[in-house]
Amino acid sequence: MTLLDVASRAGVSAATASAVLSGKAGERIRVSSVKRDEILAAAKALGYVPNTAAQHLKSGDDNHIIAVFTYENIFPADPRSEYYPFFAGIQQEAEREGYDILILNNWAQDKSRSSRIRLASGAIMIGVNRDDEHITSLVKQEFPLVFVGRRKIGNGLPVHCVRFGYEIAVRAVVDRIAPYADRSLVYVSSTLSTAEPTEDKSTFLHRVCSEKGIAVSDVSVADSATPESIAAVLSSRAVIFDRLFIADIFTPIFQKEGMAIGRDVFGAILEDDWTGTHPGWTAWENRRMELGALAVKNLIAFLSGRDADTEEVVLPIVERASTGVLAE
Amino acid sequence: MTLLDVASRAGVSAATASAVLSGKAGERIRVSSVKRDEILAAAKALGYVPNTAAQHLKSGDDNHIIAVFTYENIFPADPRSEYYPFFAGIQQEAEREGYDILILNNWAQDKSRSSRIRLASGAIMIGVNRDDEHITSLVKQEFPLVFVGRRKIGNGLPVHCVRFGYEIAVRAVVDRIAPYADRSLVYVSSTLSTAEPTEDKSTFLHRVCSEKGIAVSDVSVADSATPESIAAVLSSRAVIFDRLFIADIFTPIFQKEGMAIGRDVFGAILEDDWTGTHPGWTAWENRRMELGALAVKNLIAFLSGRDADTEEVVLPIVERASTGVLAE
DNA sequence: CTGAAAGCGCTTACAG
DNA sequence: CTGAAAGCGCTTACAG
Repeated sequence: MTLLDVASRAGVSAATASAVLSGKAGERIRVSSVKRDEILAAAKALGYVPNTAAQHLKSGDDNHIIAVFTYENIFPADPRSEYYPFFAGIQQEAEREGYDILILNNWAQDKSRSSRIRLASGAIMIGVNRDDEHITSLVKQEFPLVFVGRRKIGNGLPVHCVRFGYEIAVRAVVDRIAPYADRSLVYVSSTLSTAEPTEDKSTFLHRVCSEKGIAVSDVSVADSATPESIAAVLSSRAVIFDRLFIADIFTPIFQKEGMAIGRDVFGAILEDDWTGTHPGWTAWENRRMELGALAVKNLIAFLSGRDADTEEVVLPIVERASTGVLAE
Repeated sequence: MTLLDVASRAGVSAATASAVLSGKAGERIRVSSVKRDEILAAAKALGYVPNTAAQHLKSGDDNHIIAVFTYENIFPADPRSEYYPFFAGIQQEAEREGYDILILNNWAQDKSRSSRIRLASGAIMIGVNRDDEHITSLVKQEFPLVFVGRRKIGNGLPVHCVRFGYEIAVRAVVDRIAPYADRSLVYVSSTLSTAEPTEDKSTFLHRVCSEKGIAVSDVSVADSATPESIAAVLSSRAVIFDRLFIADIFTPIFQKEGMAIGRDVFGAILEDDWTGTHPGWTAWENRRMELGALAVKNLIAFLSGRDADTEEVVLPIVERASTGVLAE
């Protein structure tokens, strides 16, 4: 059942049928209402369903498909995946905007599938990137691509990213924590976290503290505490952990010392992926869905030839189910 | 960057470039290794990414995209949706089989989007169907479509469905419950549940009981219990509720009577969508992900010209966190 | 071993 | 107001 079938049944040319069926009659092509009704009737009788791929091939228009892919081995459609909220935000915003979503499965295992991205008008990339020539090619050709998280591609190609507003959030965290110590704090990161968020958060923390005249002691651990790191952490009343799992390493140590969070030690965790409860800690809220949604907003802006309004999602600071000691 | 660009840079025809780039050199077209390397080099230098839509338009091959859509207003990408497990199973199985997924958002609101289904090689439909001419057209034209749940389209068009094996499961439930009563049981359904699962479960329950010589009293309620329905339910030691929400209507009544489930009344619920705990009840396990996965398996079979192995998912019977009274 | 041609289903200038 | 033609990017017979 092609357009030609409909056209010939209605006794018109393909051009006329095309205009009527795609709702463009009246624009550059005008069709009499009699012909129009005949075409519509023929389409209905034949059960004509247009071939959207062919339409798009010719017109080159935005086909209202957004591809989503990931560097992870498994696509994060499972709510237990830490990347799931990004996907959920993407799906929800796409739905709101009338876009469909193409989930590119198994891309990370089979790079030849990167060409499938061109089935969509643009794409969103989730996960920690590895420099990859397939993606670099797409970026070079200015295929509309938005990365979730700050990314660098090739040697500094211009690339669209959306990211969390870490700088403002880190500033708020420091303002909240620093008063409890004496113009100094300890910052604990892990040698296991080397991705872009850690890099950014560290940069911003040092910048903010230097502005405010607060000394920062950097402590680095792998997956467990060393005597040196313990001594450093216990030496300050204000501690900032880069990741939740790092805080979890030190929590038993505070307990052993009889120290309560929010009373004897004041601390923050620069991450939003809370699994249990961590009373008394300061952190920011989880805004992953919002970041996914922002990626879609920006991609749609590019597809429409507009510029993105913003590339940052604000992270509000929260007190985790406090013990009450910290409350002012 | 088209195939022609690559071909001309490599000094060959489009046909040769196509054969090499699509890995079909050697089949009907043989290419010297020198030319092959030149073509590959040109493609790499130019960052050529094939237009998958054009490839598929010409070849008509399975493009390894499965569309998923729903009659619901919101696509069930949210884990809180009762249809989410179907989607999760679909996504997971597609990933395993190397297929991508096109989420057709907002189809239920804008039926004109049904044509977008043809961007995929086949489609899976989630949710309670309404008879719809767009879908009927696709079925008539034998577009590969698999419905999750038993469905009827048009006036009896042949339609592919996957479904739960209700008949066997209902038989097992009856075998489990009936011994506690005297060759009779009460079956409570709701006038609010009229969809295909309720129809099937009721049919199978009556068939099974009639085979076994067990009398069934049918009780129907809307969203609350009536004096008549209460009397009927309390009259039997074996009660089967069609839906969880119906059981929840009667639970307080059992409590008021001081009756414990699994001791004074023996019962089953013919549904798997448990939210809280319902100790002592018999039911079947949630196999929604499996049903979603089966839909994908069958669709892929059709796309490959094979027949589906089975259209049913087995539902194992479980005792809900029993009070222990019922345990043998 | 390789190229020229036709065509997938559609849309968009361009003529009438 | 409507039709004939060209072409989107690709692949597949068909010739050489």
